[in-house]
Amino acid sequence: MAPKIVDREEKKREIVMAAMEVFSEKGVANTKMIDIARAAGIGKGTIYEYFKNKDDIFINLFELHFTEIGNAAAEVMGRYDDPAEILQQFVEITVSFLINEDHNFAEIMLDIWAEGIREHNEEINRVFNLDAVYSQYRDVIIQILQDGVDKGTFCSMDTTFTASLFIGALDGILLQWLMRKDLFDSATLTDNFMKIFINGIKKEVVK
Amino acid sequence: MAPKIVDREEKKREIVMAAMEVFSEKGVANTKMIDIARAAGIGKGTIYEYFKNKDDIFINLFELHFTEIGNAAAEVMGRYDDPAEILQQFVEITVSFLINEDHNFAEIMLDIWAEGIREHNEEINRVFNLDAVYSQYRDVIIQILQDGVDKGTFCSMDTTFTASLFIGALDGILLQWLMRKDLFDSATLTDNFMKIFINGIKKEVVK
Amino acid sequence: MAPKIVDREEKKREIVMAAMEVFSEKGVANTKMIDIARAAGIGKGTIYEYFKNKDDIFINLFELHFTEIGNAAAEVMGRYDDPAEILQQFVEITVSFLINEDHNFAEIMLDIWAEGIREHNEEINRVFNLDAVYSQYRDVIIQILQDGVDKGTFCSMDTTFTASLFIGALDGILLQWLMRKDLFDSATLTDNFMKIFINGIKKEVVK
Amino acid sequence: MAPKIVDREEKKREIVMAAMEVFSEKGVANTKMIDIARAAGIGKGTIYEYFKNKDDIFINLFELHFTEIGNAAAEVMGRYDDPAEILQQFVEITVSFLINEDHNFAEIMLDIWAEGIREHNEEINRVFNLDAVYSQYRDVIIQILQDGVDKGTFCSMDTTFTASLFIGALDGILLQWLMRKDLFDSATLTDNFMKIFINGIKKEVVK
DNA sequence: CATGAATGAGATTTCATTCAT
DNA sequence: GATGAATGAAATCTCATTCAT
Repeated sequence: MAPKIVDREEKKREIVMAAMEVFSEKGVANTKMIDIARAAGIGKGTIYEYFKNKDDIFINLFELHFTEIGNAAAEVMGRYDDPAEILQQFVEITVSFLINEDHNFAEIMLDIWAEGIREHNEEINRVFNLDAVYSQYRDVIIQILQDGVDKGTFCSMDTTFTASLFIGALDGILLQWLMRKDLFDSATLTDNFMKIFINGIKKEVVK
Repeated sequence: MAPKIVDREEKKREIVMAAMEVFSEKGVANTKMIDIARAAGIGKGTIYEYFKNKDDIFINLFELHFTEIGNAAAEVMGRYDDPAEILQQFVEITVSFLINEDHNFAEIMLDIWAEGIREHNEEINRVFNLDAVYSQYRDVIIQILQDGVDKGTFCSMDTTFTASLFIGALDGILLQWLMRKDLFDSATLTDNFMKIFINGIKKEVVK
Repeated sequence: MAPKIVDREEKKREIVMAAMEVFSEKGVANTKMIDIARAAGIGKGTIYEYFKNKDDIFINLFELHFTEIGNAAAEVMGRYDDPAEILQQFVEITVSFLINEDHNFAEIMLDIWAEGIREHNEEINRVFNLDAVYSQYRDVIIQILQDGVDKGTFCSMDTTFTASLFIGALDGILLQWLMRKDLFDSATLTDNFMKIFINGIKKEVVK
Repeated sequence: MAPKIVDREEKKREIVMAAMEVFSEKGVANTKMIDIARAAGIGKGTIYEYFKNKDDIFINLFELHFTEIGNAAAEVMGRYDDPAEILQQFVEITVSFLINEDHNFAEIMLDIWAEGIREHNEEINRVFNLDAVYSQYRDVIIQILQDGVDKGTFCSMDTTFTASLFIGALDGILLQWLMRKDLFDSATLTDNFMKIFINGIKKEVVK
């Protein structure tokens, strides 16, 4: 009995991954159920055995991804002390997720954002809550920044704005990379991003 | 002999503006032709007198906006000398366009980006070319940065990456603002953005 | 005042001719009012100054043509005595009308026939009555054939069927010619058609 | 595992037959997809599972019919020796097909012809090629006529024209019959048609 | 009179979802 | 469970006709 449940979850995951593939290529709005079914190598009707509808797949994709990246971030960030180093870790994890490990996901981030800023029905808003996700991130970053300010590493600042800028800038540079993958590689991205950002907020030492 | 005289370009503009209103509220994919017709206060069929289909409206919206913002940027930026000041102008123009003057457009940027990173048919790619738009911006920024480096204001850097970061970060923070308009206002955005960015790339003076 | 009326009739004729041009190229069903307007070099609305609707144009075209060919036939056929010669004249007039003088009309005969065999509303049936036109022709041919039988030129026959065959065969060979105009010319058509038909019905002389 | 098994070809045939029914009543141009759906007893959307659009149905109807009549003709005509007898068989098969067995098809012939003489796009011209069909028929008839000439049964003639006349006259008399089914029956049609035509081309015996 | 911009009724077409097998 | 044929609601799109200028 137990293995049955594992199979079911595994199959859902397979379908979500297939959906992600198609979403990334055509965009969420232009993806038809038949496209997902074909990509998953299953029948159209079978999808409805595992998901209520297309929105449901999208929400699952959303949850799956942010759970994973959230877990990874929580785990890794806990291991460091220096605020600048923690931010660096955050950047590396994000970049690694979007560029290296989960290539297709990067391409649908925009669809997620686009959906995220609009009003939906109760059902979707409850689960698919981009604002909540970013609030969480922002709160973590705010704490790190405050820690840095307290420790005298960072200059005094509007931590809420700076946290938003950190997150926004990271997303934004990834967006640029999506459009022109040839302009720079992921190492350049991480290194230069951190250099400029940390430089921008660090306490100037008066000599 | 003389039938009603209509300024076709003006009418097209009216329809595009009405479309923008609806796009910003529902998203491009969820907007129906009838929604646009109602918003424009015209009949369903009338839209087809001016546009081939929804894509055509979208492309016109794209062109209209980037022509305007491009013109505004070119005009204002020509008036300054100091690289840091020019960047500041660029930020202010962009922020002012997206937040103050052209409120609805900001909400559609995500749809534009989302479409922009995907492959389309020849026809669409020729006109709706996000990559080309950003290339143009990037080249302008690269020159400004290089100018600053040459003048000793900015530290030596990978100007291509830094330009991409500048543009990406600006878009990214605007994105954050779209989701949570209460977290900071446009003045805070411009000031702090510039402070951190300029600080991040300026030549450190050894004393 | 009087010249006004002449102008009006002349303009109607112009529109009908323009319509015929387009009908022959695209088929009646696939012709749009705008096509006719463009072909006539007038505005779309102007057509409605002269015709109630598209059907009305079609009916006028029908009447115009069959009045003309009917007049021509009546006039010329009255000048001959010999039944075979009269039939020959009938063929020549028809061929000349469809092939030489009124080229476009031949191409829409099929649309006329196609419409002619179907039920329509009262209005159309009253004016656009293909059956009546053919009945008229048939009655004329029947009389000619009967005359020939009486005179001993033609063998005894079912004159109703033979008249139908004469008309049908003439239409049919013209149809073949429409599809392949290179296979034979109008002189060959007339000569051979008459030779075979007259041969087919003439009284065999026992020697 | 195994969903409903449907013979796609059989279903396509059913839809084509239903379409034929409606076409014959209203004409191809005046037939709506919903009419065909209702006639076939299926949903509007189901048609699109089997056909791309109305043209596609029309083309399939064309192919289906001419394949059938072609096969029937080839089969039966192979069984006779005497040229006059073979022509008689050809007439009987055609008449039987159009009048007796495939009643509805006769009514659509005009739409087929009307479309057949016009230019279409490559795609349609390739499949829906009336000219090719008639060329085939004509070549067969030419051979039969030549055979008769060689054997001394038929007089010397322009076989290409005569073949066209044979086919055209047969179509033409059927057209007449379509308009006035009361004027003669199919037996009269076949007998008299052959009598007159054969008489018209046979070698005159000098006594 | 002449016009063509505007219209909406009605056609075509798409596609998420259902459900019999 | 798995399937894909069937569906019709809802979208797109067309075009004959009207009517203000």
